[in-house]
Amino acid sequence: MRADARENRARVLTVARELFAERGLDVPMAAIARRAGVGIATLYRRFPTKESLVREAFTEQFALCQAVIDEALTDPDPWRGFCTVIEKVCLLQASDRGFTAAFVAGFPDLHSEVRERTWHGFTALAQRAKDTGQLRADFSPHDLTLVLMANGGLSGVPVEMATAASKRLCAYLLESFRAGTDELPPPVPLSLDQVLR
Amino acid sequence: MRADARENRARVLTVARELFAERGLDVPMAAIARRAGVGIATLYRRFPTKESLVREAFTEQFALCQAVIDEALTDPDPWRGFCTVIEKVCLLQASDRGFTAAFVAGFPDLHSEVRERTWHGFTALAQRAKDTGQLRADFSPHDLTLVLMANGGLSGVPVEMATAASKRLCAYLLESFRAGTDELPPPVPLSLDQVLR
DNA sequence: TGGTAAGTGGAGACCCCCGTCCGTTTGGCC
DNA sequence: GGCCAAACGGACGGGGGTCTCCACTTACCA
Repeated sequence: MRADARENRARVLTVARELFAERGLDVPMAAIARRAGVGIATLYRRFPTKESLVREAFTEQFALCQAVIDEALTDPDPWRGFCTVIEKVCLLQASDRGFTAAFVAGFPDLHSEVRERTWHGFTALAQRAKDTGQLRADFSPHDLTLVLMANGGLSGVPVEMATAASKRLCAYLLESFRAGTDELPPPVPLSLDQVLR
Repeated sequence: MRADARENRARVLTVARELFAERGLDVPMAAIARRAGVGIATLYRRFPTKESLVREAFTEQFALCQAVIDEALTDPDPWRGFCTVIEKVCLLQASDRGFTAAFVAGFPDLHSEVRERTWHGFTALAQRAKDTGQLRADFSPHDLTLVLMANGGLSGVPVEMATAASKRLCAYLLESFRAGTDELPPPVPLSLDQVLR
């Protein structure tokens, strides 16, 4: 690949990440191209479809999620690890307006690679936190999806507000997750497959 | 208004409510017209703009919200009233995919009539529940908006799943709202004005 | 320094949606 | 039954989105 082409590609990706973060996934491709200082055709040469651009732009974020879970698994205190995961992932999601949409839009392809591992890791973490009696016994791993979806509902307001709201929501939820006693409705099997219709 | 016209209008409204509920607000006007068995022009004669159709279709739901709060205010147990409000409104929202969008889209006009009253009623209810010591002191009325936004994030999955998820989310949140002790991040002034950008 | 393949940009094809125009049909009163 | 305003429906204009085609430009190597 030629040098100028490589640089253009990188700039497009950067701009795409910025715009997706601040305005969501429905920014027109033309807007991305304009702000990156390239023509539309250039953009489409590097990313044959909008979906491919989205996926590429967010793989970094997904990897970050993975890293958060991996790191939490090394925490000697499972409950602290659990809280960290919820808080960090939610904050990641709240500070990037396109994140949730990219998550559900880009996931079908990242099937085996990230998804399985993330899910497995989180399930293990939750189990450990239950074993130490800090996480309530009726917590379901599906509740992670519940939290993610709920937290995703906070997008749409300006970012600072969304992150502040996310913090408060997480605090509320984590307080409930901590070994509570009251009866709860049954967990909803909100696996990602079902979220994707 | 002629008899057939009146009937057509009613059918359009019914169909619109159905479609908005199951597919969200972005169903094309043509789809509504087709399913109602009328031409597009007929639809536009009764509802000059899509927004007017949306508003008309959802006034019923908004009135229901108002009724829920009014009724809760008569409950001798403020905490029970508080819980009922949250649960019912969330369920209303979860069972209708267009509800949230209609809420933010149609509200600017319903300014004084419904909004002020709803907000005032809920604030009063929350204060009473605090006074009896059942609702945590650091609960903010803005947390209602937080709950609504979070709950709105659950839309997008099939309705039965969304309602089940909503129940579980509400149960978690209400458990936290009940006189807790842990420190919480400050409330976010998520008034509806700000949600509307 | 010149040739060439890789790179580029903008016009436009295609599609979907909102809202309008106008010729045709129909309900309901005399 | 006949008249006419009210009601109707489909074709169409306008706008905005994704993606393609093609004539032009430019980096890079011999």
